[in-house]
Amino acid sequence: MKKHSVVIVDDHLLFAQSLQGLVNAFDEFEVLYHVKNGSELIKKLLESENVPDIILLDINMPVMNGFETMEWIKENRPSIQVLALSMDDHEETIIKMLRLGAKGYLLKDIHPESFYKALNEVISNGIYYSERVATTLLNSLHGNDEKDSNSGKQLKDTELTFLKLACTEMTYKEIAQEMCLSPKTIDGYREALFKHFKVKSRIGLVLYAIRNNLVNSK
Amino acid sequence: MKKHSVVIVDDHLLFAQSLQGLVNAFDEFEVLYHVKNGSELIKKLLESENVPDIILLDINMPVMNGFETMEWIKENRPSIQVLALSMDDHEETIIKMLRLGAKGYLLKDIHPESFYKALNEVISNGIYYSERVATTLLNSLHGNDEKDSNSGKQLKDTELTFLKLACTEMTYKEIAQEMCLSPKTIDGYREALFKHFKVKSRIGLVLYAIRNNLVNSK
DNA sequence: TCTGTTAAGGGGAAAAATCCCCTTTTTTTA
DNA sequence: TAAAAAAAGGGGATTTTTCCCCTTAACAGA
Repeated sequence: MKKHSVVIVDDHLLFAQSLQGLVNAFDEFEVLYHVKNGSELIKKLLESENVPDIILLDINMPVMNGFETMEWIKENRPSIQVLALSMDDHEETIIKMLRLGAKGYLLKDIHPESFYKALNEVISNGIYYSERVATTLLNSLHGNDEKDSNSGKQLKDTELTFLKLACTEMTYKEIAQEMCLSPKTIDGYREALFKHFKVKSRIGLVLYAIRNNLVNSK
Repeated sequence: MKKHSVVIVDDHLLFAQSLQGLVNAFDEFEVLYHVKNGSELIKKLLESENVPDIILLDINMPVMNGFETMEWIKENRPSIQVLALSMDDHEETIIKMLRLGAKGYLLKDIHPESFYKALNEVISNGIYYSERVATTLLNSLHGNDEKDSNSGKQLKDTELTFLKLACTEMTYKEIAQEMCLSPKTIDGYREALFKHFKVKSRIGLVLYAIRNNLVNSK
C-alpha cells in the first residue's frame, strides 16, 4: 500500500525534524520534506509534481505566515488537505484559519496519539478537530464566551489598519494623519472596536489584539 | 558505555514526544521521561533517585514556567545541566535564564545537528550557546542595541509590580490604590520606566514589556 | 422611490495621561 | 558621620483619551 505523503511547514527546525521522525514512525504516513515557511513551501510545490496528501502548517512563521500560505494553497492546490498546527488556542486565530480552508486545527500540546488520529481522520473524512478546538468553537457558537464571542463579525480593512496603528506609540491624531482621515472618524473606529472587543481603554485594545494575533506583537 | 540521561520539560506534548524520538536516535543520549511543566518535573525528581544529566527546559509553560523551575533546580539539584529551550529570542529572556544558571540557551528553530552538538558540549564543557544567542549577547555587551541595552540594570520589585499592572486596563489611580502608594509615586515609576525603556507612552511600555517577556502576554 | 443602514465627521466636556520642577524622608556609602 | 543618592510624594499645566449625542452623504434593498 502506498503511504500517504505529508509535508511539514514550520520554522522551528528542531520541531519539524522531530515531528518528521514521529510521522515516519507511523506505518501509513511518510514525510516528503519539511520547509521553514510559506515561501519555501510554494517554491517546493511549484518545482515538484509530487503533490502531498497532507500539509501540516504552522501559523506563526517569519517571511510568510500560515494565513497567507493557506490562502495560496486554497487558490493553487485545493486538493491538499491542510492541518493547521499551532500553539495558539485563541478563537480568532482558529476561526480565521478554518475559514481560510484548513481541514483541522491541531494544538501543539496535542497528545501524539490524537495526532495520529488526526492524520487518519483528515485522510478518511477530510476533517479533524482537536477536542479543545471543538470546545472553543462550541463556546463561540453558544455565545458562552465573554470576550471571544465577537469573533463572528470580522473586522473591516480600515478597522484593522486602525487597530494596527493603535498598537503603536502613535497618538490618535497621528494615526488620523497616517490614514488620511479626520481625528473624529478615528475616534469612531476606536469606539466601535472598544464595543466590539468589550475593552475599556486603548491598553485593553492593544492587549486584545496581541493576545488574539490580530497584530503581530513581536 | 552508559548513555547520558535527558529529561524534557515542555508543555507541547507533540514536540516533547517528537524530540524524545530525536534524542533517543543519538547513540550517546537517552530520554528518561518528559513532563509538561515545572511542577511535574519537581515531583518526578523528588520521587526518583535517578538524577538526569541534562534537563531540556522550555520557558513558556502553564502552571510553573521555566524561570521558576530553573530556580528550583539551582537550589535543589545544582549538578544537573540545564539547557533552556525556547522560541523566545529576546535578550531580556535569554539573560534572565542564563543568570538563573542555565548552561545554554537553544532556540527552537535550531538545526538538529546543532542540537546534537549542544547536548555534547554541555556534557563535556558544561556550557553551550547557539549562534544567534551568542550574537544577541555580544550586541548587548557592546551596547549596539538601541532598545535592549537597558537590560543591564534590572527592574526593582516595585517597578516590576507597577509594570505588570500597567499592562492592564487599570488606570494609574487604580494601580496606586492596588499598590498602596500615592498616584504621584506611581507617576514617578511611570516616568522612570519611560526613560529606562525609551518609550513615549503607556502603550509603548506595554509593547516593550510584552515583547521582552517582562509580563506574560497570554 | 422610499427607507434603513453605514461610513465619515463635528461639538463639547470630563477623565486620564504626560511632563517638569520641587520637597521631605530614608538609605547608602565614601 | 556628612554628603550623596534613592524613594515617596506634591503642584500645576498641557495633551490625549474617552464618551455621548448629533449631522450629512452615500448606498443598498424592498
